[in-house]
Amino acid sequence: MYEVFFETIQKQVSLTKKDQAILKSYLTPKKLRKKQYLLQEGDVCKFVAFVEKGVLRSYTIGEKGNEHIIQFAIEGWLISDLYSFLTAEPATYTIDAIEDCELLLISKGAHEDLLHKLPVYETWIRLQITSAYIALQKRLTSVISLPLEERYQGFTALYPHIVQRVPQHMIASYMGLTPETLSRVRKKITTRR
Amino acid sequence: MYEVFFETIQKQVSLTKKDQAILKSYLTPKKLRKKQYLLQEGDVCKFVAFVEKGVLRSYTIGEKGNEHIIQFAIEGWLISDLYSFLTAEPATYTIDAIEDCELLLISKGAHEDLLHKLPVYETWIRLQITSAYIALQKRLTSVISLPLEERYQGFTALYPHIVQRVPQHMIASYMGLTPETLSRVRKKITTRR
DNA sequence: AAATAGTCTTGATTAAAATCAATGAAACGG
DNA sequence: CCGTTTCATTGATTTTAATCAAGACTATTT
Repeated sequence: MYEVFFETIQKQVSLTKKDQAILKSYLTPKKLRKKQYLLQEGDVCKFVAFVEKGVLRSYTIGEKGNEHIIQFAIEGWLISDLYSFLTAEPATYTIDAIEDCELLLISKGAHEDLLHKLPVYETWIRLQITSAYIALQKRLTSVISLPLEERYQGFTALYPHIVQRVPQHMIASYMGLTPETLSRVRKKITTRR
Repeated sequence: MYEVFFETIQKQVSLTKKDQAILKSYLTPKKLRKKQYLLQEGDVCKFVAFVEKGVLRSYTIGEKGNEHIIQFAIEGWLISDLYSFLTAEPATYTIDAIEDCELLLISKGAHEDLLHKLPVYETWIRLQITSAYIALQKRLTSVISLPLEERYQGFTALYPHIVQRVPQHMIASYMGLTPETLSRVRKKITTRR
């Protein structure tokens, strides 16, 4: 249940046995069935979730009920409504499971304790957020500067595992397109070969 | 020359006199005239720049020479090509001054030393990146989910100081629009009152 | 196995934004 | 001060993507 977690962390910082024990004591395992909510818009987000297994998405819900996907998360990733988590304001995002999931939850209290007690935890979090920031900046760059086809190809090149596991209309939503438009973009790409 | 810097940091972490002296010893002041480059695409980014005074922008340059603005930075903000800074890969962004600027540069070596020597520095950096991440996520959300008018109004509400100091066509670029479209969006908003 | 919900594609039409082109106003440099 | 680059607006046209609508194919449920 904790394999992916410790493996992932140790790619960035090294943990003693003791560190591992402390960390583990702060984690709450949780299973989620496909389509179940982890967080609903309006609730306060009480945790950051580490994905041991499965796929989730976070999204906003527009006025006409249309969903806009902000993030996918697969094994080894963190997902949360970070703003709500840090400020205790109501969440603007909804998070649910695209496949059955196994998660490790880090509560607010756990997060704060760990930041103080475990310097490697702060370092790990810093590195995580840094790479999340860089990835987000690249995504934004491609949204405002690249034509649709390149944007889609960039996405598939970067996240082939997500493309395989997530329905296309969700990828369209992630890219800010309608499913019809994405379908046509794909057609254009494949017929050109 | 260092007032804004220490004031800004102390909003998030507290610094002893000694901390301040150490920090100061690692900073390199630099002045930049309007239109001068701080970083050019293709060069390796050797620093993170703190803005004591002035306005800068980072942007990518498309195939037809069209600029896409990724970020503005005013007093109290950091600006860099973080990916290039951390990996020493060639920068994908260009950074230049929109007004005359006074900057404090943190070199790669300084950054690494400070992370080790000064725990408050790591904490400050973590908090900085966290809020940058949250801001970026909000921006992305508005790009993929809000109609143009609301996007522009959201921007002006959030960054009134930037709107005042930066030409409109740059704001259009930041929003991923042509200047003509932004002009029409603005007209629509004002005539409606 | 049949029914149902979910998914992807395709076509026709409408709506939105980019592009092309021109003008006037403001800011800037010599 | 004048000439020049920069900037913002407006109109006409083209391009692009959204919307509306239908059909086929797949997986899931009963």
